[in-house]
Amino acid sequence: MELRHLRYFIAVAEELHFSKAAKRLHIAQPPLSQQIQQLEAELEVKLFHRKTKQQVQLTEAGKVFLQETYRLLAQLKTAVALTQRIGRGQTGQLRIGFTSLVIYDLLPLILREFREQYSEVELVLLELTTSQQEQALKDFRIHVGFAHPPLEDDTLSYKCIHSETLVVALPATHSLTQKEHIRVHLLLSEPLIMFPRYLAPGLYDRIMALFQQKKVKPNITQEAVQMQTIIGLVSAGMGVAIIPSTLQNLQRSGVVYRPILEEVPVIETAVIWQQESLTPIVENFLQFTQKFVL
Amino acid sequence: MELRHLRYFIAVAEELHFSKAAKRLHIAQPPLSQQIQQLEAELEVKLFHRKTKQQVQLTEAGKVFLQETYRLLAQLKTAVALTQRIGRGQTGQLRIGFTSLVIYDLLPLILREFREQYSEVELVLLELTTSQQEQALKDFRIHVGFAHPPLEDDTLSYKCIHSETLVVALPATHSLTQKEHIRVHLLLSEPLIMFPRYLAPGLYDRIMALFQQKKVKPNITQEAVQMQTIIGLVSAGMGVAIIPSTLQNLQRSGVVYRPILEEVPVIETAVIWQQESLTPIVENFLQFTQKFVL
DNA sequence: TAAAAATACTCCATAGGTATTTTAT
DNA sequence: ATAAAATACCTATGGAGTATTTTTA
Repeated sequence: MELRHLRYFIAVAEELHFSKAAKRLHIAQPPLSQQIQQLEAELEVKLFHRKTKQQVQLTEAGKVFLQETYRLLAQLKTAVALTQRIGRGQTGQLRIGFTSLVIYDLLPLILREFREQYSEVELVLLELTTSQQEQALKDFRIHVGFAHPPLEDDTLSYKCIHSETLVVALPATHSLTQKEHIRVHLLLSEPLIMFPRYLAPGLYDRIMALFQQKKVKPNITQEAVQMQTIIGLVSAGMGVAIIPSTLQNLQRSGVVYRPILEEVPVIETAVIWQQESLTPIVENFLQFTQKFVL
Repeated sequence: MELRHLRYFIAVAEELHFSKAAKRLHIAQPPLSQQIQQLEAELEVKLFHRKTKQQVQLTEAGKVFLQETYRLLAQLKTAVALTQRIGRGQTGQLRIGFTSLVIYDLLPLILREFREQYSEVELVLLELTTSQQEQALKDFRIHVGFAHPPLEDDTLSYKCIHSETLVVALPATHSLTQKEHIRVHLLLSEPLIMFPRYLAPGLYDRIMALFQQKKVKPNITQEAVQMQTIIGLVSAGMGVAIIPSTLQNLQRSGVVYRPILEEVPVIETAVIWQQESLTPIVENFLQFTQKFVL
C-alpha cells in the first residue's frame, strides 16, 4: 500500500464517481479503477458497493476507512510541518550558557528580541563561567554560550560580539571623584570590593594584574556574589570597586564611575559554540546575535 | 511522498547505516540513498547528518520525524485492521427487530451464542410486530428481523427457521385436563385469556379463525400484554388460553398444556432482511441463524 | 587500504494512458 | 442512446539494479 492509494481512495469516496475523481486527480479513469482495486485486494475488503456500474457507494468498512484515512493524512501533514519547523530552527529547545557579566545588559537584550522572532523556541538558561561553558558545550549540555576569551579549548568556535573596558566605582562622597581619570595606584589605600574569584576567574585575575604591574597588592575588604551588591556596598561608602564598564548601566545614587588612566585590559564577550554540532536552531541564533555586534 | 519513503526512512534511522538498511529492505544501497534524498528534498529538511560518509546520524528534525513516522505507520496498521474487521462483519452494530413471540425461546438462544462468536458486534434490539419490522427494514432502522410470515412486502427476503403449532393452556384443576386432546368448541364456554391484537395481529387473527370456522365467537374475558402474565392468569384459574407451543417452556405449576385436536395453523418464525443492503455483519448473522433451523 | 555513501548509467516493473467492452439508465 | 465502470493492451516514468567514484577512518 502507498499513500497514492489513500489519496485516490479519498477522491473516489468524496466524488462517489470514478470518472470525476480521476479528473480531479489529473489521471485517466481506468488507472484509478485499478488502484482502487489494488487497495481493496490488499485490504481484502470491499470499500465501495458496485452493484451497478452507475452508482458508486461506500460500504460500512469504506466509511470507516475514509475517516481513518482523513486522520492519517492530516497527521502526516502536521508531522511534516513539525519536522520542517524543527529543521528550520523555528521550534525546539536552545540551551544557553552565560556568565554573570552578560546578565546585566547584553543577554536580556538579545533574548527579548530572539523570543519575539522565534516564539516557539524554548530557551533554557544556565549561568556558567567561561571554562564551565566550554566543558558544557563538549558535553552537549548547552548549545551556545556567552563567555569571555581567551578560550582554553581551541576546537570551539567563537565570535566576539561586544568588548568593554574596566572602570572604577566610587562612593559619590569620595575625594577621588574630583578627578576625571583614576590612576590605579591611588586605589591601593582604598578598601576594594570584589567578587569571589570562582565566579569569573579571568576577569578577577585581570583586575588583580592591574595592581601586580606595580608589584603591590590591593586591599580587598569585601566580597559579594552579585554585581548589584558590590555597587550597593560602594554606594554605602564601604569601599571602591573595579568593574566592567557596561555595569555603569546599574545607575545607583551615591555611586560615581570614573575611567582608569592606565592601559587597561579589554573585556570581550563572545558567543561560543561547537561547529560540528551546528543545528538549525543554533545557526539561527548565531546569525541573530550578529545584529548586536557594535 | 509515498509510504515507501517512510518505511525506508525508518530502516535507515534504525540501522544508521544505508547498506545494512538496504539489505534489511531487500533492495540495493543506491536506490535507498536516492529515496532518502527524495524525501529530504520534499521535506526541505535534512533528516540525517552526513558530514562523513561513514557515520550516519539523525538530525533533531530526523528524530522527531522518526517518532511521527512510527505513530503514522502504527495508525495505518490499526486503521487497516479496523476496516478489515468491519469488512468481515466482526465488528460494528447490528440492529435486530423481533416479535414478542421469539423473546421467550428462540431469540435468547441465538443471541447468546452469536455474542460469544462475535463479541465485538454491538447488538441493538427492537421489539416490533411483523409489519413494523418490514417497514423498519425499508427505512434501514433495523438490519434483520425475526418475524412471522406471511409478509406483506414481497421485495424482502426471508428464511423460516422455526415453526410451531398452537396449544391450549389449562388450569391444572380444570376438568378438560382429563383429555389428551382438546376440541376447540369445548373452549367456547370457557373464559379465554388473550393478548391485545396490536401485539401480534397475525397470531391473534389465526387464533380467532379457529373459532370462526365454527361460526362462533370466543368469550374473551381478559387481555394481558405479557405471555407470562397470560400463563399466570391461567394458573390462577381465571380462564384458558391458546398459545404457540414453544411457550410451553414457560413451566409454571398449576398450568397444563394440551394439544388441539383439530387442524391448527402453523406459526412460522423467519429471519427477514433486505437482500440489497446485505452487509458482511448481516451476512454473518444470517449464516449463523442457519444453525438454529430444526 | 577498506568500507561506506554518493554518482552515473541501465533496465524493467508498473503507474498511467488509449481503445474497447460491458452494463445499466 | 448515453453514461459510467471494467477490461485489455500499450507506453513511459521512475524505482531498483550494476558499476564506479568519492571520501574517510
